[in-house]
Parts: sequence; structure tokens; C-alpha cells
Amino acid sequence: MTRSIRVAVSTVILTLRRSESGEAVLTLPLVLRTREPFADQWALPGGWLTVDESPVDAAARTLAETTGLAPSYLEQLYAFGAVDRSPTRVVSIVYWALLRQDDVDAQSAAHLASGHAPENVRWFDVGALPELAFDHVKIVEYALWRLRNKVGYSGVAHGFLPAEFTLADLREAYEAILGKTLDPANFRRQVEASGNLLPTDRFRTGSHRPARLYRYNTDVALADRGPLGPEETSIR
Amino acid sequence: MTRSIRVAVSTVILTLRRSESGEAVLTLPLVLRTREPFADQWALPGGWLTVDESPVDAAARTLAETTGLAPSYLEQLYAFGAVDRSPTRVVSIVYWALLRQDDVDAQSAAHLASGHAPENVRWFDVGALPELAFDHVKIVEYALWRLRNKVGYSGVAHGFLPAEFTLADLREAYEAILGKTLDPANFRRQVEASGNLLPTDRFRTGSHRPARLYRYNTDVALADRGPLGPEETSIR
DNA sequence: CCTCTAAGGGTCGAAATGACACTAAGATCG
DNA sequence: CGATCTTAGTGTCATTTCGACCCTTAGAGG
Repeated sequence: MTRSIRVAVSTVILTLRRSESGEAVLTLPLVLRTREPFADQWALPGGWLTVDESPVDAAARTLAETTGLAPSYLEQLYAFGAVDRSPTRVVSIVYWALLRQDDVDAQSAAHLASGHAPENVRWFDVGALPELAFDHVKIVEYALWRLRNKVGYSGVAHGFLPAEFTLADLREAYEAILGKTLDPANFRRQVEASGNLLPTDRFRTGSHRPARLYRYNTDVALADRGPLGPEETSIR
Repeated sequence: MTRSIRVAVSTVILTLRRSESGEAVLTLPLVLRTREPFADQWALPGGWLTVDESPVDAAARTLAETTGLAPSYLEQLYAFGAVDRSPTRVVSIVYWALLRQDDVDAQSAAHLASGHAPENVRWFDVGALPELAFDHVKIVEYALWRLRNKVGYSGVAHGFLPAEFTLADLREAYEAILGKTLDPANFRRQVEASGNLLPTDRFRTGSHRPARLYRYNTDVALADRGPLGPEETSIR
């Protein structure tokens, strides 16, 4: 047993999935542990922090290793360091990230086509999580709490959507995050007044009245994260 | 040079000081470094995380060692871990804390009476900080940003005040944090509507019309910090 | 051509916010 | 004692925001 403290980096990776019943649900990837402690249990993706890598880079790297994707949003969640949270002394710097729904779909389609998907990675709906290793249940709960809070005063919900989207798409993302339905008219007013959206001259057609497509206004979006620069947080 | 990563814990400790011109200003204690790197420069109080101590305990301990006091509020701020933030590889888990103004006054009075104040600790107004070691300037700025944000939707400002206080005291704390004056009438309405205050039947007299004294309603106060329990955050 | 459904805009009352006037009450000074 | 000053605390009112709900628009599909 080592006498020193080791530093790990884990990430709560969230995206939206279209469920069988049609509505959007929050989903996250977990990794099946192959070693003790907690062998054969599911855990958050992560790894040890190396001496030549910053925590946010390590989070982005392990995220890419488990999903093959780059996140649309990545932010530090919390540093967990209770003495008894692991048999050996581990401080985990935990990040949370958002993935675009279409990125995830394209990636899983590529996995199906090539025939070799990562075997010990599986996606779970946040409403139906398995038993998790360590204190990872608490961590996931905290990440969801943070997401629900942050969606109210910032533009994080765009992190789930492709570059162009309708207001209905955006509202659906909000509803999945908050777990309640929102009035379409009031939602439109609020989000238009926030100035975070840039209307395009294109429309999505194919059913009923065509809906205008919007883009995200990245200029405004960078203002609400305080004095910590882009080296500590990333938005794409 | 060591090849491993060491974990430090530092704390931004804030309190209010009554300035010569009469208004309240934010103040924090800094420690003069005696060793390289950054010898003879001022730095945030802190120390190495030991293998048998949790980060929040380490923050409370180093806080007590530098000020002799227990904080009224203590919360994790951020984990800083950029590769180049120190000559050796150090991850700093930084906390921020609030001290009661009267606790600090009593402690410094005790230091004056006994004649032995801690020599390498000095208090600085946040508007007149010296050059700081490491990335501590950025850390202090982030802590102040967090305080200013949090004062808007939670009761943290009470952390500066004694158990009983007038609405003018509380408003003065808000004004010092936000850096702007607030309308007394509207401030009263808001804070009364929040339900965070319990009126007592006592008044502060001595000048003009007596002002009612209030206490903080600790029952309501514990709700706004998410699923992280009191083992990670403390309010007194 | 009629109908269905979602997009998008308008209305209206409730609630919150901000500016500011007004009353209450002790301190101080003549 | 009484006038006045200063701060505590209340009231008012216009503006803005929020939520609920209705109405019109426009393409899809019979």
C-alpha cells in the first residue's frame, strides 16, 4: 500500500438520446472496471493524472479514448478527496462534458459499420443507472444538479445540439434536462431575448409548418464563466 | 526534482474590515513565503494535503493555523492543476472561506494584548493586493467573482456578520461585496421575502431611530448547495 | 379542398423590480 | 423643552418580467 496521494481525473459525459417512446433522455457512458477495487462494476471514464498533462487535458483525452469524440462543452465539476472514498488514497478531479447528439449517433454508426465497438463501454440513461463504483453515484448526481442549474442562466443546452437547430429542438433539450415541459411561446420569447441565438434564413421542412433554423451566438456565450480562461474550460 | 504530483490545499479567506473612511472593505490574510519558489512573496495560506486528511479538513486546519479562527463559511472553489503553475508539479485544491468581522476583531485584539501576533501573516484589502506567488492572483479574482455571484442567490453575506445584526449591517455587507449601493427600502423587501431572516425582539440603540436586530434562519440556508453534503461544505 | 399539427405571434393578469416619497423615533444642540 | 438632524421602516407607482392561454400561419396528408 502506497503512502502517497494519487490524483485521478474522471468525467461525467452527458448527451441526449432519442428514446423508443420518442422523447429525449439524458445518457452517459460508463466503463466496466477490470481490476480491483470494484472489479466488474461500472465507473465513470477516467484515468490517472500524469505529470506532464493538465487536468482538463486529461479529461479531454480520456473522454476521447472512451467515446472517440471531442466534447462541445467541458468544465470542471469538483475535486473529490475524502479519505475513505477509495481503498487507497485518491483525489479525483472530476469534469463534466456535453456531447452533440449527432456526433454520438455518427460515432455509434461507424462502430456498427466497422464491427469493433469498444467492448467495456456502455451507455446508460441517467434514470436507469447500474450500481456504480466508488462515490460515483454522488458525483453523477452532482453533475446533473449542476447541469440543471446552469441551463437556467447560460447556454449550455446548445452543447447537445448540432450547429443548426430549431427552437423546438432546443426546447426539447431544455425539457429533457429540467424534467418538465415548457411553454413553447414563452420559451421562444426568453431565448430570443437572451441574444444567444442567431436566426438563419433556412428552415427545416418535412412536417407541418417549416421551422426556422438558428445558430448559436458564440460571442455572447463566453461571458458567463467568470475569470477562468479557456485553458480551464472549453466551449466548441 | 520529483516525478510525482503533489497535492496542496489553499484557501482564500475573506472578511470585512471597517476602513478609516468608514465604509466596509473586503480583506484577506496572506502569508509571506520563506522558501523557494517565490521566496519573500505573499501567497495564499495553505499546505500539503496529507494522506490521512480530507481536503476540506486541511483547508479548515490551515485556516485555523493562520488566523486562529473557525470560518463561518467554507466551500471548495476550484482545483488548479496547470502543468506550468509551479516549478514542480502541484495540484492545488483551493477553498474559499468567510470569517465573521467580530471574530477577526477579537482575535487581533487578543494578539495585541498578548504581544505575539503571527509575524509572517498580514491582512490586505482586496483592492490593494501585493504581488502574489504562483497563480494566486487569478485564484483570488475567481474567489471574488464567485462571492459576488453567490451573494445574489444565497445567504453567504451573513458569513461576515455576528449572530445578531441589523438590516443596515447586512446591506453594508452586500454593498461591500457588490461594490455598489443598494436602495434600503428595496433591500429590506427582498431579504424579508427570502425568508432567510428571523426578526428578534431586540433593537440596536445608540443613534437615531433604533434598528431591529435579526438572526439568520439556518433551516432555510442549507437548501441551495446541491447534493454535496455538509462533509464537503460547512456553514456555521 | 379540408383538416390536422406544429410554428410563431399576441394578450392579459400576476408577480417582481426599481425609483422615490413619506412617516417614525431617538440623538443632539440650542 | 423644543427644533432639527439622521437613520429606520412603510407606502406608492410605473416598468419589467413571467406564466398561462389564445389566435393565426403554413405545410403535410388525406
